[in-house]
Amino acid sequence: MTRRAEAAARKRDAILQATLEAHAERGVEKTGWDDIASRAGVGVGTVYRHFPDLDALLPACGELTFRKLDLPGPDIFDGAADRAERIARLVSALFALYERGEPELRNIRNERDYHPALAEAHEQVERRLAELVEAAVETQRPLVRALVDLGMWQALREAGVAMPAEAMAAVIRDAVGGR
Amino acid sequence: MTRRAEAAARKRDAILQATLEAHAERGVEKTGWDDIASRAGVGVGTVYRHFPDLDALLPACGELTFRKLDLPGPDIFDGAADRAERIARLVSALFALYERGEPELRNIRNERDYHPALAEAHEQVERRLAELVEAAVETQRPLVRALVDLGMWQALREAGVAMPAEAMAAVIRDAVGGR
DNA sequence: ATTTTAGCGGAATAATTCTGTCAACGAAAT
DNA sequence: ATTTCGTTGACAGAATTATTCCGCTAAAAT
Repeated sequence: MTRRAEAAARKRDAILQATLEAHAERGVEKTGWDDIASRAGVGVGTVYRHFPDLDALLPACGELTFRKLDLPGPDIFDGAADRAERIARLVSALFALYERGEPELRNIRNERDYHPALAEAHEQVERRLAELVEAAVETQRPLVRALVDLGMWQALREAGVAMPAEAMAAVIRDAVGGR
Repeated sequence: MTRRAEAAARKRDAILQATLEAHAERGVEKTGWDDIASRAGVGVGTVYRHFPDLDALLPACGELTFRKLDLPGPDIFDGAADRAERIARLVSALFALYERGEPELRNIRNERDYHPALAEAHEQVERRLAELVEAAVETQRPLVRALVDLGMWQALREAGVAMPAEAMAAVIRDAVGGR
């Protein structure tokens, strides 16, 4: 790789990084090109050179974001002895996910109508969550799905619940368990 | 009241109604004066005559909105035999509230930083919710507060849970109950 | 060494959108 | 008949955002 191409690639990275930062801070829709450029320490023209429009920029962001989110897969249940343990792992994996990617997930959900790239990201996340819930419990799936939703996590956080994962795992165990 | 003043008052109402409609549909921040005027079937100038700026318009909207929301008060617990019944009443009152005022409550929450009127509305709602939760249960209050949050209700709805109020009341009973 | 070229910067321009004003109008009040 | 008042909607002004364009620099090619 030539020296020039390296420099360009570095700028490209800086631009993407700046975009993710802006998105997390002010939302996707309200992030403008100038905003991105100044955060990246780069001219607007450079941003356009690397990403001519949103159809180029947003998918690139999406890729990076998914790498960061690292959505948990069904393997989180590997070796789980019983349902209680699967529930504990489900909640802990998802709450950790929310912890590390709240702004991104919030944007994907709230601005999914803004651009196809966001809509697709949203579907991808939803599909994965449904999978996990299905693998974790045999009954009360919609209820469990709601209890491990991002909205629930946000509510727990806002309410200042201590040890939210443990608390929620207990709640779900009861909900699924008897009755 | 003169005939002219009546007509003016009717227009004022139409404007407020149109504003609430626009807010519910597109959010507060994205609602412009032209938007309001055309929805109300009125000239922009007329909107400005009745409400010179947001500081006049939003509080007027707030009053109407609170009348519509009709926040439940502690009297919902009157005559409740035991904790289980208080929980049932809490959930049913709040979920009914969410049912009739989801867009408004969502806006109050999401756009609370946009204008003091919204910030105040948000605090008012929060205070009332805290009161109700406090009156309903003696332990696990943060957890219960989260479980009856708007975000929880939205998650339940999105997940397609049948009889959400009953389901959530059961969950809360278990969470507060034993252990 | 000289020329060519790729990438860059950012001022300039274009497009859009929103806010707020105003002169003219007509119906109601006097 | 005259005055008053609410209304209208075109319009000016301001702000924000998108997009282009051209000169510049330093790397690459010759």
